[in-house]
Amino acid sequence: MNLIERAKELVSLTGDRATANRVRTLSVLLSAKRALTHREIADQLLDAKKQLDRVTLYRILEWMSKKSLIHKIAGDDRVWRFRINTEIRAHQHAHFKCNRCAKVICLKDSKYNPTPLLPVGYLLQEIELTIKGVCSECI
Amino acid sequence: MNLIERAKELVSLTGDRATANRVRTLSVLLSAKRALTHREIADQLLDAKKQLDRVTLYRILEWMSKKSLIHKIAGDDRVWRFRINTEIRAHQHAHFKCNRCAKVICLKDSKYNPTPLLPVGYLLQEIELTIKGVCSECI
DNA sequence: GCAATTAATGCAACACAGTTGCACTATTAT
DNA sequence: ATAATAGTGCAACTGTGTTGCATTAATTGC
Repeated sequence: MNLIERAKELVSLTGDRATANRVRTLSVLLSAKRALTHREIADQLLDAKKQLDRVTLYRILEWMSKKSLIHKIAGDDRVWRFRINTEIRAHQHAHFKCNRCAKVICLKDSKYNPTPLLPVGYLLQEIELTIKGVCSECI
Repeated sequence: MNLIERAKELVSLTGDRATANRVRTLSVLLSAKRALTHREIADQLLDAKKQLDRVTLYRILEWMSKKSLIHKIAGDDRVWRFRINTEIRAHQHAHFKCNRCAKVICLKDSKYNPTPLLPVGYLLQEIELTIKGVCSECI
């Protein structure tokens, strides 16, 4: 089963329409080894026969986040990055951000077991751990 | 010793000029109980006799970050937040971000002792831990 | 003190990610 | 086939943050 077929299946599983744009976008993220910006995704979609509008891409990415196909990562360059959700990675957010090239990768196996001290009356919903440094390519 | 005097002293310690704008800005952050956005800081400076330009405020905040008087926190709403640096908080970044009102507070005593699994060849520089949830006022 | 240098400020214009409204098109349901 | 619904494209907009440059204020060296 190739990438496009797998993407198509994943999109279909949401119950919503499996449009070509959604499938193409998801297949890009499926093959990405790191979190991509909207820009980077758009660039990879450039070679396709029909160019898709940047707003449409924003909406597709937002839709995919809502459907938990992908997740967003907030960088400190004010740019969202998007990453495919795999079973392993889901809900265990640990990311590495390169201070030189700004690339973001997902760290699996980051065993952060928290119980951090929240003030009384506070509700914990999510823990986001970002390790910053320099990746091997930029060192 | 009042707030303004303390702010003035801290600014002077950097070796650079202790202008009224810098002192005023720092005193706002000194009395803040949470991380503030550029907007929020500007609002608090409104009542002063002479209004300062937003660009100037951006530059003051950038300068203060460089001088380690304050630190920046990247929110996922694409907005920087600024927080005073105290000895305790320096270099131990753990923040709580409310998912409703978007306020950010600094969590002290968050004993995260990491050694997270970075890929080989990666250099670790900083660990940023953000706990998301709902603060007591928004619950 | 007074000029010369240096740093800080204000203004205008810009960059860029992300959003909203609305018309248009394609898809699904009846 | 027609009506209802969902997705797309375009244009215009929002808001944060930045850059360039002229102006003003503060230091420095006489």
